[in-house]
Parts: sequence; C-alpha cells; structure tokens
Amino acid sequence: MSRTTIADVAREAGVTKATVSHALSGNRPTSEETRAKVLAAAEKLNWVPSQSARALATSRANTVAVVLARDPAVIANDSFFPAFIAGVESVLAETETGLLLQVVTDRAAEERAYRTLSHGRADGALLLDLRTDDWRVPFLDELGLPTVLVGAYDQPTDFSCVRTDDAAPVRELIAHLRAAGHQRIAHISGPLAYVHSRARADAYLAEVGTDELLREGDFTAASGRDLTEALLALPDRPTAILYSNDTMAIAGLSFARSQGLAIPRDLAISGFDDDHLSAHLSPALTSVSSDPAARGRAAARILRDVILGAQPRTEVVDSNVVHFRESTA
Amino acid sequence: MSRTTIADVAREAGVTKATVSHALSGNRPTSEETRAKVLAAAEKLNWVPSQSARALATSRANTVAVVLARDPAVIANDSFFPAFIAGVESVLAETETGLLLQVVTDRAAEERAYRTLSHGRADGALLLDLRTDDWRVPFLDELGLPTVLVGAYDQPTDFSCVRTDDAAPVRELIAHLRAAGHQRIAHISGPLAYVHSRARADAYLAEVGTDELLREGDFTAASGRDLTEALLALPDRPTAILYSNDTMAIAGLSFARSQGLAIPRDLAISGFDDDHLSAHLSPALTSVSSDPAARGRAAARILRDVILGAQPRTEVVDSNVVHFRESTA
DNA sequence: TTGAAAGCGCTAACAC
DNA sequence: GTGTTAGCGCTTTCAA
Repeated sequence: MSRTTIADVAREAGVTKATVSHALSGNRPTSEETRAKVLAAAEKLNWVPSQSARALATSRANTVAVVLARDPAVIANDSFFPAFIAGVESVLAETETGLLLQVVTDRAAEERAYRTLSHGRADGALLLDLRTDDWRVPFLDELGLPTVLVGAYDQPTDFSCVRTDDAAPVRELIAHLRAAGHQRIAHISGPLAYVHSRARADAYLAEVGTDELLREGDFTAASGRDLTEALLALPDRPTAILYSNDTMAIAGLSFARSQGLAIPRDLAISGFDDDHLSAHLSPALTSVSSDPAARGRAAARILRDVILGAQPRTEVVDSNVVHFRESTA
Repeated sequence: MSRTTIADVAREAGVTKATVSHALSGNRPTSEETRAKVLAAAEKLNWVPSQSARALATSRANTVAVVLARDPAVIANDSFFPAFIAGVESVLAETETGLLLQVVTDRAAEERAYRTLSHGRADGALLLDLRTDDWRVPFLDELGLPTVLVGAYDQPTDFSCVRTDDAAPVRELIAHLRAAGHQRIAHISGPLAYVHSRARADAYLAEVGTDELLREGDFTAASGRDLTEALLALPDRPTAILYSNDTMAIAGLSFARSQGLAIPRDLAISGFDDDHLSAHLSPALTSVSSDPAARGRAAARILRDVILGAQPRTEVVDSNVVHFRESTA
C-alpha cells in the first residue's frame, strides 16, 4: 500500500487538500495554473485517491454488485453468465466502476450480503435468475438499493428491468418444426420456478396445447439425458424436442444417438442460449442466441443512470435470434 | 441506504461505539451481558457495519480483485474462467470477502486499475493469463499489493503461485497417439506469449523434436479452423492434431469433417481444458480437464493467508487429467 | 479562486 | 470490562 495521500499532493503542489480535490473533480472553478500544478504533483507522486476514503465521504462506492444465489458449480456450466458479465464490464469500465461478485449459498447469507451492499459496499445491484414471486425484489425495495432486474419479472414492480421476449423464438421454432411435418414436439424446460424457464414453457404450452410432452429439467446435462430417455421411452415418442438450454440439448442428442437414432432424421433437436460450441457440433445444434452481452450492457447503463438519480426504466433487448442448423434440418 | 450507524446501536444498547465495535469483533474481552445487549440492539435495528467506514479505519477492503486484460468478447468463450471464479468464490464466501472484477482494455487503464486497487479498493489480487516476462509482476511488486499468480511464471518471483503441470498431459497424449500408430502429430497452440500456451507447446516440441507441425493459434474458433485447414493442405498432412483448447479443437474437427475426413479414423483430435460440452459431442472429444475450480480455491486460500500476513507460497494443483474419448480412439 | 475546518462511520490506542 | 478520543483520507460547506 503506497502511503501517498491527498495531503502529500497538496503539499507538493503548494495548495490545500480542498484545491486538489476540486482541481481533479472539476467541482468548482479552478485556475488553469493551479490545476496544472495539481495534476503535475499528482502525476509525479503517482497518487490515486483512496476509494475507501472517497466512498466514506461521498457515500458512493463506485461499485455495483451481482449477487449469485447459485451453487458455484452451476456457474461453471453456464454460457449466459460470462458473456453477460463481459457486457456489464464494458459499460462499467467507462466510469471506472467496479463489479463486485458475490456468491451466496443460503438465504440468510444472501440477505446479509444485500444489507452489506446497501451499507456502503455497492451503489446498486443487478438481479439475475429471477424466480416467480421472488422475495429479493421487495427486500431490495425496502433496502432502497438501486436495482435492475435482468429478465422478465412476473409481479408489478417499480424496479428497472431488462427484458427479452422468450416466447417469440419458441413459437418460431415450433412453427418451423411443424412445417417440417413434426406432430409430436416435446419440451424439456429449466426449473419452472425461474421466470425465464416459465416463460419458455408457457409459450410452448400455448402453442402445443398440452403438457403431455413437457418435462421439467434443471439445466444440467444429467437432467437433459434422463428426461430425453424418458421421453423416448414413451409409446408414442416425440419426433422433436425443444430444450431450454444447450447443455441439456447436447446431452439429449448424445443419448438419442447412442440409442441408434439419427439426428435430425429420427429426432429433431433444438437448444437455447447458443453456447459458443453449438454451431460447431456435428450435427450443428439449432439454438436461440440471446446476446447476453447486449443485455449486460443495457443493464449496466440503466443501473448507472438510476444510481445517478434517473427514474427506473424498462428496456426490451430484443436480441433473441433463432439459428436454424442441422439438428432441425 | 439505511441511516443506521454504530452510534444508533450504541445508544440503543446503552454503551459506547467502542463497546459495540469490540463486542462484535471480539477484539477485546466483553462481558456476556453487554455483548448480548449489543447483539440485540444490532439485530433490532438491522444494523450492518459500513464497509467503507471500516475499510478506511482498518485499511482493509475485505475485497480481492481479478483484473482481466482481455477483450470482453473473449471472456465469453472461455470455459476456464467461470469455473475458476466459482472456485475462488467458494473460499471467499467463508469470510464475507468480495470479489472485484475489473476488465481493462489497455495498459494505461490496467496500471491505473492496479494502483486504485492497492489504494484501498482491494486487499489483494489474482493474476491470470500470465505472459512471458509479464510487466505486471514487477509492477505489482512495487505497489506492494499481495498477489497470487495463477499459472506458471517463467521468471523468478517472490509472489505466490498456483501452478499446474501442463507438460505431463501433453506427453501423455502424444504417447497415446504414438501407441495408436500416429507418426505425424501436429499442435495448434494458443498465443505463445502466454506462459501456459508456451508450456504446452514446449512439451510438444520436446516430445516431437521439430516445429514443422506447430502452428500458433489464438484460442478462437476461427483460428482453429484456419490452422487446421492449413495443416490438412500439407503434402504430408498430420494424422493427429493436439489443440490447446476445446474451442479450437471443435472448430478444427468440424472443418476436417466437412472435408470428408472421418474422426478419428482419418484424423485424431484432442482438445484442452475440457469444456463441459466436450464429453457430449459426437465423437466425444478427448481433452484435458484441469479442474479450474480447484485452482480457484487454492489461489483464494493462498491470497487470504498472504493478506493476513503469511509468507508467500507456491502450490501445485495437479489436477490435470487426460480424458481419452472417441476423437482419439 | 482558494483556504480552513467539519465530518462521513468506523477502529484502536489509551485511560480509567 | 468499558469509556474517551483520535484519527483513517477524502469531500464539501463556509469564509475569505
């Protein structure tokens, strides 16, 4: 830890701390001359203002947080998250705002984490993995921590949202499969407690009219495999399966092949989220790319504005694009 | 932001701020009775100590940082990073330490980021993607910021390291391929400026004895494809290719197939890093899993200890395991 | 246009 | 075992 403080810079420049502070922030008019002196002194001493001191004085941490209530192991297999974070960072970098990542494993820890955040550790938060009737939304509302919800939320809320239309690509996929002659189309969803899983499953149900071929997975390869096995064992088995992510789709595809089915001739398969490897598989996997980076950028921009005092707002990032590839050809 | 401060708690409990502070930290003996009063008051008021005030007073931020000097887009396609972060978090969570993620795009920003970190924003840093003769190592040394290098470093250093043996799996792969009769084994590396790419390429060279079939890629699918194309166009083309990551391997595999080659009959292929989808491809991709989460845990533990005053130390996480799958069968 | 001084909320000597 | 009192390094009134 370097010991250089604003006082050293002030001394070096022959002014007071206040002048240094203002010269750098531009918060009050400063003569060009002293400004130059201050900059030179700061440069010479390699001074960088202490974030903690600044945070205490301004009650702004220059940090936003993402709290993940997932098992750390699950994060590792998720193609959405890293791209999303990359998008967030690209906006935060503009203002030297840090991104605090906190992984919690139980509700008590999560509540405490949010409380700590709102007490000077962060200026705002991004909420992912929204669940139906999510307790975190009213909780954060009470804490008064600026927040942006990423993904649709099923209750009325005053918070900002970054939403996408998950129903449209599902409809598009089903229409495509029907045009190709498929009658029995199944869906393996993610956990239906998640709003986005629910939205996809609902779109499927609205289109297909029955939950006979709907199965609830948990986004893991294991569940993709097992549920595919169950569906294929049905007397009147589906000829196409829509999965709610690529991991489950690949696992399902592998299993189907191991049973001697040809893809897509005997079974058409589609994923969701468009993992970066999916286009390179053989057969290439049909999937829905959702441009997580764009959603990250939008969320970060909204949060930045809200922290600065703007009104909450909702943006629809309509970046969902169905990539039709060999697995449904 | 709630306005409750330690003073409110002290008043509520009928003691002074110091007592509250000590009762909670246990930094000095406190009678069971006052301790209970303090806890009750804190609980009642939902008080959480302000991180920024605490950070300023103790010059400890309770935060460690990872600075990524990569293009945000590259982060999105990396299977190592999220798993590594998950491992780091699992250790940090034990002590309510935050993880600050900072993505920078040029050297000036990176220097400034590290300077800011060492001035109260973080207590330590994790260094990834080490390059040959990396300028960051002496720089951080000068800043005096506790640091753990993740991956081998080619210069002598006083910093802690978490290393793995990347050479062994390369040797193992080559031995396996030779036993299967392969004579012309190629290697498509990552950028050789990275120490880990270099280590893999060196192991390859030591084993094969010539760089005739060594090509330097950049870990992207595009480079995997292009370099594979170039290798296959050779008069005496390789019959096996070792790639330095799975993304390049999959892209190469797809390209080879599109040229009518059967995998592994006409061309054996191996990746590196074992992406979670690789086992599910068809043919399943031979790869080297390196247990990034274990490396993250080790790095976080060492960093925590060093911050607390322990001597720097180096740990070898020998988690590299070659998974022989169909693509080299 | 600049200086002086108060204070952000906490911790840590130092007294008692 | 507990209270008193300085700061930590910055920002920001308030004067000059």
